[in-house]
Order: sequence, then structure tokens, then C-alpha cells
Amino acid sequence: MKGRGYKATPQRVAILEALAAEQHQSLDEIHAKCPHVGLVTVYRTLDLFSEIGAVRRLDLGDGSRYELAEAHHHHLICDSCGSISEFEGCPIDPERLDVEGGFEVRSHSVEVYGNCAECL
Amino acid sequence: MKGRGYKATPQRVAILEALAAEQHQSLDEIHAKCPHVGLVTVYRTLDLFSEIGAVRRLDLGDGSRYELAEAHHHHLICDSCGSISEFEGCPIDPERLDVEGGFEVRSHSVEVYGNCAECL
DNA sequence: AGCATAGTGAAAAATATTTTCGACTGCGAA
DNA sequence: TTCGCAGTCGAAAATATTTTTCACTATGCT
Repeated sequence: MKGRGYKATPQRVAILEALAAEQHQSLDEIHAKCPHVGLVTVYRTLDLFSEIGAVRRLDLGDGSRYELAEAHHHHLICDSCGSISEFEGCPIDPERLDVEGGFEVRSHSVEVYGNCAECL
Repeated sequence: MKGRGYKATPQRVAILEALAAEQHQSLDEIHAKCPHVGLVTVYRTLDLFSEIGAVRRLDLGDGSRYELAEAHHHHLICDSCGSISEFEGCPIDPERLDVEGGFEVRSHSVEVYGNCAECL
């Protein structure tokens, strides 16, 4: 279940379950789902998960949020209610990126801002 | 020079000049270019400039950065040295975004991660 | 020039994040 | 089983970041 050499402690399992319950949560929201785990451990564990690629950290302007790294997708952020949703159809073709000057592309992210169906 | 009803104070001019000197600076970098301006004023003024659309706030994972809102462009972030550069050819066609479910698109941003020419 | 009010700065408060360090746990070796 | 250790934990402290408060100042209008 875990990558090489990492222990599956109860705390880590709890945090993984919290992450599985909902995408793009803030650290506080995750911690609220397993309050018996120390806050520092939540920070540490999310760092660890990010490093091994199990979790992606999002910086969408309202503090860090975390999501399980599943299928490639991007985010829709509602200007009025702040809700975050996902869309799968990736509009970027890495091969065709018009990036001059020897920059070697590894990955990308796209954020789309506007208004969600509820707010309209 | 200013929008409706905003006073052109020396502090605001100094911050604008600091912004003009270099794109995507952190708040500290901006403050360092005009140390006689109070830190709180830098925060407040950048908020104001963002609200009136003169400045864009960037959240690229290493804290907020600010840039003058000029031509539409996106960012290239180097994984190894962290440098930020820009590219103009926008790969997104807002008309053709495959965004389901009644989301009304207003704007978007794209970040491309990889390695810059120097680091290669 | 005089006034009303937006704007400013210093300090304090509120938040957020990272570091430190002593204690605990499970595992392999003796 | 007992020892020792590496990895992990959590509380508190240290740092960093952002917001609030409030008395004072300076700008823009008349």
C-alpha cells in the first residue's frame, strides 16, 4: 500500500482516508477529519505524500489545498462562492506549447475562473 | 493616472515604480525597493491595485507574487532554480473550453513547470 | 488657505507554517 | 527476552505572514 520504506502508521492511514473523503481540502479541513492526529503530523504527512507523488498541493489563492493525485484534470473556481470543481478535458497539448527558448516542459496546470451553475 | 477617487500618494507611486522595475516579485521584494513605505501600506496598496485590476496576484506555490497587469500571458516555472518567465502564446481558447455543466468562464491561468535553459 | 476624509504607520493581534526536542514504537541483532 | 536504533509523534516554541486597531497626516476639493 505504501511506497518503499514508509511505515503505514495509523495517523497516515487516517490522513489518507480524510483525503479520500473529499478533494481539494485545506489543511484545517483535513485535520478536522482526524483531530486525534497532531497538527504537525498533518503538515509532515502531507509534505511526505506530496513528495512521493500521492498528493498534489494546489495554490488557488486561498491557501494551500490538497487532493489525491488521480487522473489528470484541472480546476474551475467560482468567483462568487469559491467552490472548486474539476474538468477532465485538458486543453493543453504539451507537444504544441509555444514555449520559446529551450524551456523543457514537465507538467502544467490550468485554472479557470468564472461562475458556477449554482451562483448563476 | 488613477481610477476614480483614489489619491496619488507618494507611497502609491513608489510601489508602482517598484512593480514596474520587475515582474512577479514577492511582497518582501517590493517592500525592499521602497523601505520607507510601511509594510502595512504595501499590503494595502497591493490589495487596492489588485481590486482595480492594475496588478495581478500570482499564487505559484512559493507565496504570493505580484505583477503589473499588462498583456495576457502565462508563466514558466523552473523546477530547479525556481525562476519565473513568461510566454505569450496562450494555448487556451476560451470558446472551446470543454467545461461541462453551466460554468460561465471569465478568465483563466496556466502554469507550465519544467526546466529553464540555464538549468539544463 | 481650510476642511473633510482617505490614507498612513507602528504596534498588537490573529493566522499560518516550520523547527526543535524529548518520548514512544516496532523491529532486528545478540 | 533485552538492547539499541531508526523512524515517527506531539507539544511547545520559533518564525513567518497577514489583518486589525487607532491616532495622526496629507491630499483633493472648494
